[in-house]
Amino acid sequence: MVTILDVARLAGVSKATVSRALNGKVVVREEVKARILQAIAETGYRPNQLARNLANNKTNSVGLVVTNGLYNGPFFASLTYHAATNSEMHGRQLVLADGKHSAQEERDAIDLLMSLRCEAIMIYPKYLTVDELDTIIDNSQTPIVVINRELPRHRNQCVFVDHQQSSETMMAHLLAQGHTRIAFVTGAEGSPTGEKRLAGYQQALRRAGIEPDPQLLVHGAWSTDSGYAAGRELLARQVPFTCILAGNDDMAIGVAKACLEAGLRLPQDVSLAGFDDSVLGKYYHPSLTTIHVPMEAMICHAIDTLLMPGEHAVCSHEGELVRRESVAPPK
Amino acid sequence: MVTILDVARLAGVSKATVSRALNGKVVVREEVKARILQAIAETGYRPNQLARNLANNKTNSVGLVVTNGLYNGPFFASLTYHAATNSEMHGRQLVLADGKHSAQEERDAIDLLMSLRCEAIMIYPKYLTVDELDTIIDNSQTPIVVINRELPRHRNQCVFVDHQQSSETMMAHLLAQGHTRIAFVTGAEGSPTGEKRLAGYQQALRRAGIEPDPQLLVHGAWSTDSGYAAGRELLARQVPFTCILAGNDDMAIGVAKACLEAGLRLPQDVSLAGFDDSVLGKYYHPSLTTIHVPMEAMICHAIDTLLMPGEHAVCSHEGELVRRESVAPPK
DNA sequence: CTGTTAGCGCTTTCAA
DNA sequence: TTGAAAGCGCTAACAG
Repeated sequence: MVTILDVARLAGVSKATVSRALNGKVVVREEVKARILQAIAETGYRPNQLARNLANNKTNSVGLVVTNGLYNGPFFASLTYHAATNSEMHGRQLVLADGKHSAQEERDAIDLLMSLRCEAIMIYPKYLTVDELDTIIDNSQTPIVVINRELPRHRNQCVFVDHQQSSETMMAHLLAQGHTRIAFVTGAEGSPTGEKRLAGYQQALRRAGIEPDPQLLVHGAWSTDSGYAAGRELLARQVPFTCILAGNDDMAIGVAKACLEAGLRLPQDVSLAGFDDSVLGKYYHPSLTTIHVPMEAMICHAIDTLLMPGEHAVCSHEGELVRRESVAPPK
Repeated sequence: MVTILDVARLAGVSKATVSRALNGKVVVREEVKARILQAIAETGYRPNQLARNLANNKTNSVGLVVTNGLYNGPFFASLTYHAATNSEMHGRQLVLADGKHSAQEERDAIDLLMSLRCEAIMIYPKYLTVDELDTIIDNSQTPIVVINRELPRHRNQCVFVDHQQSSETMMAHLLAQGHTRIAFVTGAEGSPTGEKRLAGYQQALRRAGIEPDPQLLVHGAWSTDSGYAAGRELLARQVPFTCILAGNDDMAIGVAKACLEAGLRLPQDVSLAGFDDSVLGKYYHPSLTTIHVPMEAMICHAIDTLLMPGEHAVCSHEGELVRRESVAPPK
């Protein structure tokens, strides 16, 4: 391995001068600089970022903790994509750490990123509770921001969308179309996001003077497969409904498959809607009415919060209704 | 920041002993060890991986270079997912670097990962040519493996699937169903993957005694949008065909939209197939016949190659035909 | 403008 | 089994 010392010797200068020539903070005589560049070219020298980072005590990297289970699916793609792109825009590398299957492992992932001395850490939690996250943030020396979870005690360390509000917006649209028998497919058990969406559904129903019918509630687990199973279960119950709202787009697509197999036409026989505005839904036939989650804005916000000084007031983002073909008035 | 020295002092031992207690390579008296652990707990000490890496001259990380343009889409998700999961299985962190929009930027991304002293680097190239990749590998001190590109000169530094063979397999299926007028939607211009799939299409046709009709060739760019546009263009040509093979599933979904809008039914009026076995296609209605690309096996293979010693013979993987509902015999 | 001299926090000989 | 000391490769005062 060729080091800065080799370059220095070859160029007939000191390590410090090579360092200065490379970092450009201090002026180095042109002629000397040329000699150094020449030596670098000859030796094929490549600065050791590790040593540099240690000397500077900073790494130019930001960490992202996500959980395995979220990895597949378009949602993860969008999250990682924007995280990577935005990090690079700030000149930082993105380091991934898997939260695996438990709160402890999510904690370990954070710890790991801290040992790596990431400048900042983003976490899209799955198992850690709000209390646990609060504690972690309290004890953390490095900036942390939590994505998709509201932390009342740490308004500046979280960005999220108001899922209940989004759900109510969606329901308002569905009710306005004339639907009253609306089924709901829940997300995975214990998911705050799922609970908020369900709460919005029930809230909107009650506000419209309709008591939620337990017969119209089926349980899913976010995946398309689970949506398909939920759809079949709902149909098997033989209760009347004119519309199905699924906890996310993936499940909505699964539900659609179940409906189509049962000979139902979308949206003539049954309307269908989801959440997340995934690519899937956009090109599905019929295209899927959904709620757009502003992932890019959220990540952008998160990274700005982490890397830029000062206050960043709004931590709550709004979901936006995307009307498409899968919802029509009931017959 | 609390360092190993703070812990040592508090425990009344030397830095070296703390280090040994932590790394477990050398035996430390139990009683002393307990005191050290105690001190660590009290101080909240967290080893600095940076310093550790520098001292050991290794980082326990593997780098992945992918290009921005590939980021969105389920393909990227699958790639990153398996890369991250497999890296972690080998106890390594995954570091992402964006190849951006040019060969030079892909090169820069590799350089960056090298400066970071990643133990190994995976690259899913978009702009770099085989020659350029060969050169990079020749000059590289750190292990590199190229994904989805065949490098005849570096059979042990590449993993790929035989796209032409896959395409021929797909065509054999289509022809066997009785289709003879089969349209093809190409991938983005200049993409080796796209070219291989096109070559397979033409090859299979000729072998069946059918001269490829330029009227049945339309150009796409991998995205669903481009597939939609290609579909519309094809329909506008008013030439007869009974089947469309798209360069990937995303485009196939776009093509489907164009067909459905034109009042065509799938697969009764026109059969449709793609490549990649994306989630999209699996739950589309009708579900999409496609070629499964063994991403997991490839990444697994790539990481094994990088991290384990010894030979890993096969670098070529086989795509697998997935028959589903979107292909039926012509009327 | 440039060289010298200390570190950054940890690991690892080499002695004891 | 443990401590002292010498690095890992680079940056950053401090002189000159």
